[in-house]
Amino acid sequence: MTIKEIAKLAGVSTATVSRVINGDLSVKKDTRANVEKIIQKTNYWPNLMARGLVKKKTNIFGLMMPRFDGWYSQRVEAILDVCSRNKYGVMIASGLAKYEEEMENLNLLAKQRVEGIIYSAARITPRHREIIAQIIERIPMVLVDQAIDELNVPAILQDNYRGAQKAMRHLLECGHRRIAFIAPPQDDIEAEKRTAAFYDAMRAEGLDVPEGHFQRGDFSIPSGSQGMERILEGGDPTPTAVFAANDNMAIGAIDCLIRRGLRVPQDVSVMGFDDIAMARHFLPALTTVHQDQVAMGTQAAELIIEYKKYKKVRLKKIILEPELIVRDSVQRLGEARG
Amino acid sequence: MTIKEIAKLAGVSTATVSRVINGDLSVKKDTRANVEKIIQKTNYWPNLMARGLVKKKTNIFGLMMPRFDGWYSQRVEAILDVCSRNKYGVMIASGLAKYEEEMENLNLLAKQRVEGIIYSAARITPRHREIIAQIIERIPMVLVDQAIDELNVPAILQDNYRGAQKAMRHLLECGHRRIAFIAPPQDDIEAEKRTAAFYDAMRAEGLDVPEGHFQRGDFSIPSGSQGMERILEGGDPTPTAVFAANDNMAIGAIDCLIRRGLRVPQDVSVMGFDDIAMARHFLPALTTVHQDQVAMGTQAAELIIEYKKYKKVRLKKIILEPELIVRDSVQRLGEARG
DNA sequence: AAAAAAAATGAAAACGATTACAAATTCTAT
DNA sequence: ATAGAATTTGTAATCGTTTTCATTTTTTTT
Repeated sequence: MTIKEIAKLAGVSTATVSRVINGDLSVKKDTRANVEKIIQKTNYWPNLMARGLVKKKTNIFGLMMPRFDGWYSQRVEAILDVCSRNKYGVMIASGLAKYEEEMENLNLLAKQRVEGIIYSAARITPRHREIIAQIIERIPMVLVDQAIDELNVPAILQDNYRGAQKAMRHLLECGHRRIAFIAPPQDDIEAEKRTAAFYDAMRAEGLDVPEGHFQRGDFSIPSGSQGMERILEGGDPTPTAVFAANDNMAIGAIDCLIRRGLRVPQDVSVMGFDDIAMARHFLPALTTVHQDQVAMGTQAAELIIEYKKYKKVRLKKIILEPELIVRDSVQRLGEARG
Repeated sequence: MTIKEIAKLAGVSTATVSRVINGDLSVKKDTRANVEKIIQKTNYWPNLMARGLVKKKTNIFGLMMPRFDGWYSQRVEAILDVCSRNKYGVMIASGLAKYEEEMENLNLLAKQRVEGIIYSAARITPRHREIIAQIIERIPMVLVDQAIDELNVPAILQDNYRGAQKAMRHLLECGHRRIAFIAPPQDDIEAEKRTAAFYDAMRAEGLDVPEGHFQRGDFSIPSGSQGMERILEGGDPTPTAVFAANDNMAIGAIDCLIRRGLRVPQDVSVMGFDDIAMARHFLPALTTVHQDQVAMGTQAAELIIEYKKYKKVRLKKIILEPELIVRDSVQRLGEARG
């Protein structure tokens, strides 16, 4: 079924059919009705490639994610929702492990002529910057989770500093003074703000952090275990609380503590960050900092649609405020419940 | 940059440029070299819509998932991997809650002229069957997780009966005789085979299942808790083991047991199904049945690519064998370790 | 060196829509 | 009834490729 056949069946020109399809109001009422009836009957749907060719539109956005796991699922669905409501398809690519591949996949998206790219980035290296700079010359992009200030690309972030600050405030309010930190990977500039908040909070209380109480992790569960291991083995006094830079590492830390016969939270409190879906179901249920994934996804999609519509965007940086979620893995110091 | 401009720069016709791009070997060596140099220099990439229009190919597959959460993440990435290696883009849609929307989104994919659809289905209703029947007249499809025997659509499944059988065998071998079952939703025909395996195994041992020891769930964590609650409240003797039809419900069940002061696995053993990523990190680490998501994704993608290539497919039903994973949540009856 | 065969190239017609612009039709006001 | 305006419709060019077929160029054979 092509527009030509519809035109023939309706006894009009293709131009008229096209007008009907596109809701042009200069078509007489009964002509329109007739054409619509035939479109209905034949189950015709315009060829989007032909249309795209002349309109120079693919009606597809590209979505680049580090991976498509549970952590991003609500974000992906929010994006999907906004896009399809605006008649955009969503084509995906994933970053996988190595960023060589990530950049290759990003280029692939660009070559597919997507009209815009929503890019959730785990980290931004100089090589990333270079390739992104090239791409945004041709294709609008919005970054999520990271920002590149020297490039003019809008970004959706959460306030990592504020979030970690809230976490630390809670730990301190619960009376903890010996607090260890399992840190994010150093090259994640955004997450590294959690580190800053940790140190600032400790300093503000006049508390010293022994070297062994600061361990790097890579956001994975095993790295949380290892970090905890080293904290305990380092020869420093055992902390009363541990702040992990994300929930996975908090889970790893708890795993390690329990294996060594320590109780959480009675012996050691553990604070997470992210509020992954499992956090509330873990035992003990994780006290953590919540990120609004739906908001991030929705805003990212709306931002790029807004850009397509008006060729510019109101805000180039949207920073969302994370929220402290108090559950069971952090306990007031010295309390003996549980 | 269009093919015309390249042609002009190279001093040849667009036909020749097109031949170079498509690796046609009837182009003289130096002509080819020259054209390629210019393509390189100008960073030209052919317009895929124009190409698609004449070749009648979009080079895009549609991927329909119930949702994009952790459970499907490896499958999605495997699909993505195979597709991009074969120069296909992947456009996504999700089923969300209501299947009205699911079907609408499926139709949307079809209208976007994807060349094939990989459809991971949570359940198949008559309405699904109807719409799928329509779609496969025009677009090849492969189903994952479910099959529709009366329609000629290839499917990738795991052997749910065998998987549940393995789980039951393990429970029985551990000496359990009072085994309760938290069942899948009734309309999931595939998962319901786990129910069959449960009853068959019990019957084979001459064991009776009191009514209260069989509770329906909906695969969610809370429904697992509720099911467990009803099993304990039903007035029947407390089971020594519980088999949950998926890991989420197993986690819910454990949650419930612990809240009521029962220890897992010392007082009650819990068997899951799926082996979600968190299963190994949960406390106690979940004994469960593993599904190979990577294999499912890879095979699904390869199947549809094979179909595109040869217009037919070797196998129309691929059934993968799940594997029992023994961890800590199931214990030999009467053992007192832990 | 000419004829025949093979190889390389180009001209032009698709593919299926949209959209200026022109042409035809209908309506309004005299 | 008719000029002029307003409304509808159609013609044909266009988007950027690929591909058939004809033509030109090169190579081989005699």
